Amino acid sequence: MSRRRSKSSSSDSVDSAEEERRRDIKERDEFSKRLKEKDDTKTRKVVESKTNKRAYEEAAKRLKLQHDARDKLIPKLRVQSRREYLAKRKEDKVAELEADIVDDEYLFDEVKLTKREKEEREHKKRLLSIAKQHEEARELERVQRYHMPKDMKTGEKGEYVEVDEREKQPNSEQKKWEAEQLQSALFKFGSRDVKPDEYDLLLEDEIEFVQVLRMDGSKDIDRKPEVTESEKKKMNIEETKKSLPVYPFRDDLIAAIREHQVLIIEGETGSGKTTQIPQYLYEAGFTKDGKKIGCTQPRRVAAMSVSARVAEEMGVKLGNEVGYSIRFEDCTSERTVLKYMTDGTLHREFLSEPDLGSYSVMIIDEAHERTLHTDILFGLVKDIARFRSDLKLLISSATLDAEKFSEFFDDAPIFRIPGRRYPVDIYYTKAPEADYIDACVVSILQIHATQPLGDILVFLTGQEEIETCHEILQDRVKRLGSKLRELIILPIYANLPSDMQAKIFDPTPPNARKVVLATNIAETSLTIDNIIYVIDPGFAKQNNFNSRTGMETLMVVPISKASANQRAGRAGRVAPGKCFRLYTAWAYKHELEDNTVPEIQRINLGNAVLMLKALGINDLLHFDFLDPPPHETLVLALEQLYALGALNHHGELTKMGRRMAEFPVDPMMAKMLLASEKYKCSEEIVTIAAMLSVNSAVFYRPKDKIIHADTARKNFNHIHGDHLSLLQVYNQWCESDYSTQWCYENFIQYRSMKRARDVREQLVNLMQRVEIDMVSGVTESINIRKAVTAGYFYHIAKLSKGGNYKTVKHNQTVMIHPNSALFEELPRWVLYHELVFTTREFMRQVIEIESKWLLEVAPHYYKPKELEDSTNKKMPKTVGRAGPSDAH
DNA sequence: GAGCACTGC
Repeated sequence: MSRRRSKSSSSDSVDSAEEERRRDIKERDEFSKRLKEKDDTKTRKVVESKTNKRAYEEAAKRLKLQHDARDKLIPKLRVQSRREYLAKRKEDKVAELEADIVDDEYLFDEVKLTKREKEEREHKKRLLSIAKQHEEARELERVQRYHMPKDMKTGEKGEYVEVDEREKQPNSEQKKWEAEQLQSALFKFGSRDVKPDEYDLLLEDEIEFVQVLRMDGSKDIDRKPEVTESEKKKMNIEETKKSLPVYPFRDDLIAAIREHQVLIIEGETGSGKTTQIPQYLYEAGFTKDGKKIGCTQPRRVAAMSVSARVAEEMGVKLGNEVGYSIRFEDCTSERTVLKYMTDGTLHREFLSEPDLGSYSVMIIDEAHERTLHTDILFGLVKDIARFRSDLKLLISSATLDAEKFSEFFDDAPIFRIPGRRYPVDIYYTKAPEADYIDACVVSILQIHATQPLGDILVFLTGQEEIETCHEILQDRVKRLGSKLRELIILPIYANLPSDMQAKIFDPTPPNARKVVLATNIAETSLTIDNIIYVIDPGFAKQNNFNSRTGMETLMVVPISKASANQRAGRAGRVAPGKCFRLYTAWAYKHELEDNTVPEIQRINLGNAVLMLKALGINDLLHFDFLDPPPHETLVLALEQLYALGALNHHGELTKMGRRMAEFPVDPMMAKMLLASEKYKCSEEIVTIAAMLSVNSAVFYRPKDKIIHADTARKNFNHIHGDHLSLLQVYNQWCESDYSTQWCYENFIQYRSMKRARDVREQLVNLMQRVEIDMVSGVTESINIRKAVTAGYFYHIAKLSKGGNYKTVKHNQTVMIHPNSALFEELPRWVLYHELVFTTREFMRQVIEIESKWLLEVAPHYYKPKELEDSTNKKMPKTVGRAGPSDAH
């Protein structure tokens, strides 16, 4: 390990430091060579390992339709108190936002802000003003509720009519005001107290929508579609292929690809581009020289299902000529010529094959989604194309973005392929809705009462909102009794157990209507058939990383226009549809951004930067990004890598850094894994790393058994902190022989544990790959905690006089998360896994450490003086330890 | 005393 003494000033030590650097670089290159040799000798066979099987089953579960009996839905629970809670939370959020802006302006007013920071502040201000408008609107609650016209029809192909234009008609304001007054007067006398079986209940609460535009489909709905569903089933594969919109373009497309090295393909969903283009290329001989055609997808399920379809069309066994490669599962062989993979997998492949030498064509599909991986791939493939003139690049995207991609790839030509979609009518509300949950419920009932059969999809921001909406809706439906047809309410979000997720795919019984309450998962990740109506409140939860404080925030923000249109498009997959937006046309036009901020500008880039360094890209600040990440985020990542010893003082990758890059984890975690050998606890640390990777989704808290769940959780609490609690959970699950029953009894999410097991297996393999021995045998937790500290010495907080914690690096006030085992302990020094801002600044996953360890594991980073304890007294609050900890 | 959108390696 190379450690530079900061005091070295004599020429002797300068020389020896220089010598050490050269030696390290030499060792690093030898190490890389060994890795390469390992890769070359490894023969890839089509085998289904145990891990593969588990991963496959999990994914298959999601794909398959399940026909379990429908459970009776969540019991009605404290509806009123929850709504009050939500209202309060909203108020709190607004107050916080306000305080945030004041703080920001106070703290950084003198500082020269970057353009981005200014934008961020402006953005916050705008959010605040929107929130306040909503608050004001709420005071007039019910006032702006109108009636949905009974005869609301699809309407003609509409020109764009501004709502405010309509309001300019004579007396419209006056009439509106009168109508509102009348409404509110009616309400006061009104039917809140009316018996449930009054049909008026429905009408009283209605929202008026205005249709402003129609999103054109590409299907001619007046004529009968050329191919009906039942006819389709009868068609053989060849005929189906010929019926796809991409088919007539086959020859032109091949010619264009031959002529240009980079081609942007603009094609809507349903054009068949993902399945057909690789086959065309194969038939045209692009794989004749022993090279492959690669195609990346942002999602695992897509890579699997598309490759399965293509294998079927080509009449080959999946994994032979056609295969896929995703994490935990490589289903390819030496015969594979068409390879589908996730974008992250290709990103990883760059480490062992930086020139993509085995590919003749690389297709980056769904580029408009702008995932972190595709964004980095853009820069990498653009670079490769310069010296590999035989490599063809296809960038495939939905509409709108194609020009931007073309520009980035030196004005590459754009090839347009039509899609197959039905038109969707877009409706807006006339006035902003204060409480969009309530507005959703009202809209659902309106649609149910007045519109022809067809399923409804509602976009909400999270589990909590979905549960609230579900309860309110169910309650209302119950009160309406048999006045209406059956309404089947189904929630869907990523953390919902898979068997409950599968229910959304059950066919709707005749004469009933299904309403699916979904998070953003339904925007791209899964497709539900027979959706005719979409309700879009216009919000989503978004993660943001602040590199100034190293903190993540998850907050509800307005969606972008692109996202709104994606949501609307979900209504037009099987028939002409309707989308009800719970915001005004004016808000759509003036308040929504055109595009969602790409991921690369919103997240911590530690791992991505290390990876690029490992690929030999030294000048990251000038890397060719389609949209560059904030300068500060890159600087922070580089700083951390230097502190972790992954980069030397020349900014070059060290041997340590080269090893760290092999792990698909954050650099701090990679460092922790590597340090574990020294502290004789690699088995334990690998488990901890795997458990930390499954994103705090280990403990399950069903609403009706919160007390039991919390008691169960406390039984795992370890006296020295959460990392060790997680270790206990995993080890006990292991002892139960990976039992589902055990998980159920202990309120542990089985799916998360299964995932942790997969991750662990992968990490163990990688440890061997980077030549680290798996050692174990520590009896107490000190060594384990020291190993964690060796990776996370950046994340230290110290208890200050007021009973608050301050981070050592930023002197920022933070708290231990109430779910932590150390919540009531308050040790003097703690190490945290992550800092998140929800309602306050919280440290999540915390362990107790001793300050002297910091000098041991990071002497280059800490000075003894910083770590002196001025008071040696214990803090007064350590009266008793919470719960039966220290079980092991 | 909180309350974790969604992917991916």
